[in-house]
Amino acid sequence: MTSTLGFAILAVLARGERTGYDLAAAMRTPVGYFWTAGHSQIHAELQKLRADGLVGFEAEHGPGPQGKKVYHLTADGLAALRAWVTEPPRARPERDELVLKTYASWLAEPGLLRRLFADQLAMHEERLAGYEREEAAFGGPPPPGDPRFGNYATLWCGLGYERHRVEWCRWMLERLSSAGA
Amino acid sequence: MTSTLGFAILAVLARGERTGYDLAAAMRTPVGYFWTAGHSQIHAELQKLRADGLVGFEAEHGPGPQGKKVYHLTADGLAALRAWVTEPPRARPERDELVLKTYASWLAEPGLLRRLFADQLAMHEERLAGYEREEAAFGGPPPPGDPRFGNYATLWCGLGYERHRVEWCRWMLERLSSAGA
DNA sequence: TCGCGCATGTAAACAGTTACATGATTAC
DNA sequence: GTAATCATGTAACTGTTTACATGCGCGA
Repeated sequence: MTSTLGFAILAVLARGERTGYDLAAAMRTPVGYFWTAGHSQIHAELQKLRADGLVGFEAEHGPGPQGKKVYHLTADGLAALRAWVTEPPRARPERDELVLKTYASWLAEPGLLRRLFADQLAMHEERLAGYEREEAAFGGPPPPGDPRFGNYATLWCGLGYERHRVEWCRWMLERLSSAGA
Repeated sequence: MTSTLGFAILAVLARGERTGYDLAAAMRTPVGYFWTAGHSQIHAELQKLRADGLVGFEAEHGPGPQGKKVYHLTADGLAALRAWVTEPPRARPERDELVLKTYASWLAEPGLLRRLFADQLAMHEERLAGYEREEAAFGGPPPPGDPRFGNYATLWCGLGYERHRVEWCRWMLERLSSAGA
């Protein structure tokens, strides 16, 4: 009954051992561009994963009242992760606040609405530019089987997503200006 | 302190009065393609909205032990909705289980992975075809200010999203087959 | 009269965010 | 010495899902 968060942790641990702190740092900015978690969530989940035997840790002397715990995948953890990867994702409901606002946008002042979409456009253009720089840093896609394939494939997804978002914001701005006022 | 769910309800109510049941039916399949809610959530939220004076209702005789309540926006509710529409959305963390799986896909059996993406591709192609039919049923975009503009603009977002998703799945399948079984 | 759709609600469980709480190590 | 970073954890709250609970109205 491991949660998706649990598998997110296993997925990071599959690339090398980490402390809870390292995991939290890795997941503050999205892992694979599309998953985040806070440190309090991670420490609690690590305890569950350990109870299920999917991870283990070496206690080390280190900072803080509890010292330092370096977590690693167990054989069971790796097997569970492998099995999970190819299972169909359970469809989560889509929820997007900007699109919901758009649904109600016929009520809004056009000027404020243009401002909203101009800001969103700028944000997505910036993210896109960042992703494009990252893409350039890879020299083409690594082969599947290479851990870096995971990074590249999720980056490609992020690129496509940001492009779609940029196009949509531009289309909205066109609609909103062509209709005057 | 109205939640996004609250505004989702107000956004639907802005198009006409509804019972809680109607709202739940409307939100089972995503409103504006990107928001869903269950009926238990909706009834609870309606009580809060009512306490805040953003909605009112007429009790009617009808089925069930409690009869039937037809909800409508109040003037305060409409004003709150109008103000909310153009405020910047608070950035929710991206979470996408399929992309997370992709991040860990270097561990997977290539055959099972191809199957996963083939299934996802089929699903997104089907959704895309449905959206394209809906788009054709509109004869071009309604003007902003028309409630149907909200429907059309969110549909356009859905179309772009599904196209991006289809492209990404196809790209993944190419990568996975070119690298041999 | 039997079953489905309409219609309302509560309760418990799970997921995620934010705030609280502690304290060692390291670099300036 | 003092501040930032490393490091762990708990508690309270909010949001979402799933299960429980009731019962009228209508059509076959």
